[in-house]
Amino acid sequence: MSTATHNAEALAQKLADSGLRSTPQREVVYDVLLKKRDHPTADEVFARVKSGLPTISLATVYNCLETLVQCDLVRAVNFERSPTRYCPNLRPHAHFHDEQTGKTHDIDLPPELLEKVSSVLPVGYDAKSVEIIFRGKATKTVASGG
Amino acid sequence: MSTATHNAEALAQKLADSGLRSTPQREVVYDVLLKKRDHPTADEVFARVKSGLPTISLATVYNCLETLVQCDLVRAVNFERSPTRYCPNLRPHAHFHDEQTGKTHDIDLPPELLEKVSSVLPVGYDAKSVEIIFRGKATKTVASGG
DNA sequence: AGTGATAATTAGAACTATTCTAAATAGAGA
DNA sequence: TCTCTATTTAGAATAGTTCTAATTATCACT
Repeated sequence: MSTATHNAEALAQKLADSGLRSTPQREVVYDVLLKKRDHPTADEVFARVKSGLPTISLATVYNCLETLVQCDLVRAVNFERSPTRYCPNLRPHAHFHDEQTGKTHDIDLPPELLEKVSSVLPVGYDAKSVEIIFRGKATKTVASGG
Repeated sequence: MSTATHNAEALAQKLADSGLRSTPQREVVYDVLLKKRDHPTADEVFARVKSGLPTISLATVYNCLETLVQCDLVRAVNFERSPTRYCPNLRPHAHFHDEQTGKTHDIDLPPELLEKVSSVLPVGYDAKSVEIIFRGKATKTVASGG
């Protein structure tokens, strides 16, 4: 079984869990995110997806991305008011936003850290998610893309 | 000395440090932020400021808010793609975004936590700031505003 | 295979927060 | 007072995203 097939089946399963259908558009959008994990914007996803599916529309790309976010297969990431970026990394991680290059790097988090952070919440605050964003500059970093 | 005067002088000082002038618009915008710390949007600040300075323009409100952010007197806060909110709290704190009410709460952070969080960064990542955002629901919370 | 109901996609218009532009005003220093 | 620059202003422009209405695809059932 190819990786793409594997992804497609995992995707189909997750979609079905939410009562949604698997479609070529959703599959290709998801594949694009998995293939190059550089936190692309919707426009960038649109450009990449077109090579496999030339007739897809930008609206559909937005729809698919939103769907993937709903299914918890993808995280939407926002820095200030710049375009939303999409991240298929499901492990607990923070984002490091390099202000010089504009690139975003995933920073894996030790399992206990999010717990520790959440423990600062006073009684009465029930957090469903915690997001950690670093801003600064990354020097001589290797691979992992932006 | 009144509180407003005190704020105005602190503001004038901070502005001067950046080579900027103190103006009625900047003072009133800053006062509005200090007076009701409910993380207002630019539009909301605009509405509040108008009662003291009826001829101020929205562009000026944006300009003043940007200036205050540059001077490190105010933090700009973004949740997803909703309008930027402004926060004059200078202590180290996280934001809790209540998804039911849309309100934002400041969560004070113990001094060592940001350090601990930053320590997860691999060599080569130089963070200038760390932002922590919680999302969820806040039950029966008192005071402190939205 | 055919049919009806529903889901998904599409193109383009619309929306909204924000920034830009160019002109007017204000304030500091000579 | 004069001049220089900073600031403010109204309105136009921009950009990312969402909405609308029509089309197309897919499913369940026959």
